[in-house]
Amino acid sequence: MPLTTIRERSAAALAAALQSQFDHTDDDVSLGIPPNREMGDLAWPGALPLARVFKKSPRAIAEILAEKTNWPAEIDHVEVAGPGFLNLFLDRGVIFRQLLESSGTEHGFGPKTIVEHTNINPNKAAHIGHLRNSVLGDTLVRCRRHLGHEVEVQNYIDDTGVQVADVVVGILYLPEPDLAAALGAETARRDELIGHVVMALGEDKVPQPSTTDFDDLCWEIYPRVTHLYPEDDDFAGRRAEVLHAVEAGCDGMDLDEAVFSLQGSVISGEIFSDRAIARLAGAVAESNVRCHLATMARLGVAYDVLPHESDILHLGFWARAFELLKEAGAIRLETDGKNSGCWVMSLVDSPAFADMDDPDKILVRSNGIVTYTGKDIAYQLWKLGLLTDPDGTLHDFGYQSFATWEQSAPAEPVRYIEGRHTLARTTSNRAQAIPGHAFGNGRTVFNVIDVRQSYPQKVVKEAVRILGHASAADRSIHFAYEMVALTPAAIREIEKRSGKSFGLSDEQMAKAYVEMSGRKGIGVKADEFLDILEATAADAITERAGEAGVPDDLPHRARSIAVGALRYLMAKQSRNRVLAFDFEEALAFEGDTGPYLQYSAVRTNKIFEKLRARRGEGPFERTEIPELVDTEIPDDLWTLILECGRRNEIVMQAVDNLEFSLLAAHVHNLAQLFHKLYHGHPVVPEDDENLRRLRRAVFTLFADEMKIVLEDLLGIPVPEEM
RNA sequence: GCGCCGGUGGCUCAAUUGGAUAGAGCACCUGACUACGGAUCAGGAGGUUACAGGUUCGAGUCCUGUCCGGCGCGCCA
Repeated sequence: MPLTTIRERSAAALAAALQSQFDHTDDDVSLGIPPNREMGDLAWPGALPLARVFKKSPRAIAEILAEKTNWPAEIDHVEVAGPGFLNLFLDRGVIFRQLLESSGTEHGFGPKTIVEHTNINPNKAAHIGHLRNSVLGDTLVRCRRHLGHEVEVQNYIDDTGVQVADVVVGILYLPEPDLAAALGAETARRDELIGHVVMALGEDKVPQPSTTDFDDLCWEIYPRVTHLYPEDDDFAGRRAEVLHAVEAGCDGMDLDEAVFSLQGSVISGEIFSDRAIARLAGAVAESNVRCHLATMARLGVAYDVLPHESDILHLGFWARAFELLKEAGAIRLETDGKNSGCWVMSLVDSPAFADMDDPDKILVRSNGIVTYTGKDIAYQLWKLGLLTDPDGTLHDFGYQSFATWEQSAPAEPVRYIEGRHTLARTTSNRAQAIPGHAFGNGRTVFNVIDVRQSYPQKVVKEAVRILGHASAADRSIHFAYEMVALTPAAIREIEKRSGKSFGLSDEQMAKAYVEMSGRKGIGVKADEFLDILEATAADAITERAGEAGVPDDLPHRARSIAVGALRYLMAKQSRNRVLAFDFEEALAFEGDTGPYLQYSAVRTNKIFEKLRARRGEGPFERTEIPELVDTEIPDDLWTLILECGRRNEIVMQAVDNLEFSLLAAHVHNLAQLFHKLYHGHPVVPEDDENLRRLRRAVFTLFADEMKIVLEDLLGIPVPEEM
């Protein structure tokens, strides 16, 4: 983009003038943007702090620099303003032509970045908290790809944890009436209920998203299980049994065989086979994963690889990491004290943990079982390409294709059909591979996980450092964001919709927000909310269509608006602020919302449509640039033009700070500038050919820019009409 | 107790990371084209940026302290 380079060149010229005029070296000269367009296009406040150094007034310093600096050709003139700001004015015609010339994106490929996001426990439906994770993660992926990085997207599947086990406990041991109620089944015979569950698992593919999928059944089962644990010791004991069976694995057992075995055990009263339990758990996890993929596909979110925890266990990732940690002297076996019998990593020398009471982190329990953090260290080392075997090769997974997918446009839904993109999953057989695909071994790794995971994330990062990989530790980045909670109004709304009560106290309902909890079943399911959004959008479209009637492509338009509203809502809020979810706010389509942005782009489509019909002219073509005569570009048009040129600067800033509210604010500003111009600068009725051409050119630039920022970067579709 | 994050008009949020007059949206009030769609626009009202000190040409932003709210600090995952 020309603007970034003009800024850099101007700054360099200024630094050179500082050197020649004042013998002053400053290698951090940078230009800002004045608060007001009349003040100029770029500004340098640097004369103010130099006043004392040079014993001259800041204005005098700025005057000299304005005069003596060898400004780039694109700078039209320079002014000194206020207490000593140096304001630069660009040559509008030159910049405008450069922007019209430049193509949208520039791709070169830098070192591989890994972004891990979504990571939903595969034991229940996704809720809106997970959407924040996926939207932020996916936006990061899009922005880094836009900046020319190769990005690999990982969605980690915790398929062997207690949470999956809990659902299996529910299926096998919940009292039959409870289970029947959770499943909404007629029968109360467990063998038939198991059959019911297996039917709901679905076929071996990513389903069409709905609110009656397998993950929705689990959403009902899971809270009933956790609710019963404290009340029934026998039942609670089943958890350890199931977990144990899951860890032992199913040894390749067929699902039908497992179901037959489980049902047989119910009828005969025998105990369940461990292998059958493990097989069922695997099927539960995988079915949930497919449901989650379907949910995220609605938002245009896709992945490259699904690393499975079971494969990390079976392929000895931890065992290898354990050896590396021992070799490096990073961990020690405690022989006495409260951690006796545990392998611990001492963090006492790490500044990040300086003021902790107990700076030791247990990685292996006294019973010999690795902790979650231990596994995570092994996984992180693999992601960074640092999990090496003794012979120097990388310790790796086996891989196979999980699905293939297609996307008709950058912000359209992902379709899991025969497609040219492959979604891989890890396997426990290292001999398996997908030709042409390699995973892991990234230079920079982003872990998108909410802020509550900060402590374990810090431990993982520190382990990488202690192993002697300081720079890799610096490139292990925890992309932390605050949780999504529910306003009391939202809680009441869900209770009303579902006819259930969460039984929250008056005290809890008096707070600003209530934390969601899959364990308690408190939450707004992602698919359910997307359905509500789409229905609301469809109503709005129908209402506005009036006599024209319902358009043929209503579902597509409604989906676009729903996705736009949701993704913008998630992107615009700064990440370290709790998102207190409120239906009324989330369903708003006017004001500072996604649809407002989309509408600005739709309006440009309409202009060009009418223009073609009445005057035979379409969007501005690059070949017309020579015909743009040197008419004065008025301030308001110029402001929009200039903002259109700031994309890369904003994207870089957003990526550096992991703060997409900056990008959201920028695109909102663009749309707002356009909407204001829209009324004062008509195109179709304008008879002055030069003026019309200028406006066509500006609005074409704007439309192209919106398409890139909304669709490519934010994943917000731009519909033809709405 | 220790640590991290937040506190900005009635409400929800921004603020180019130390720059010029603290900006948007919602809600409220007054208005707008028989020109490209009113999911829009023009205008009005609404602020001691929680509080108290400090740093400097300049502080919502940095430092110290206080108050309020949230989260984290497991041989859980």
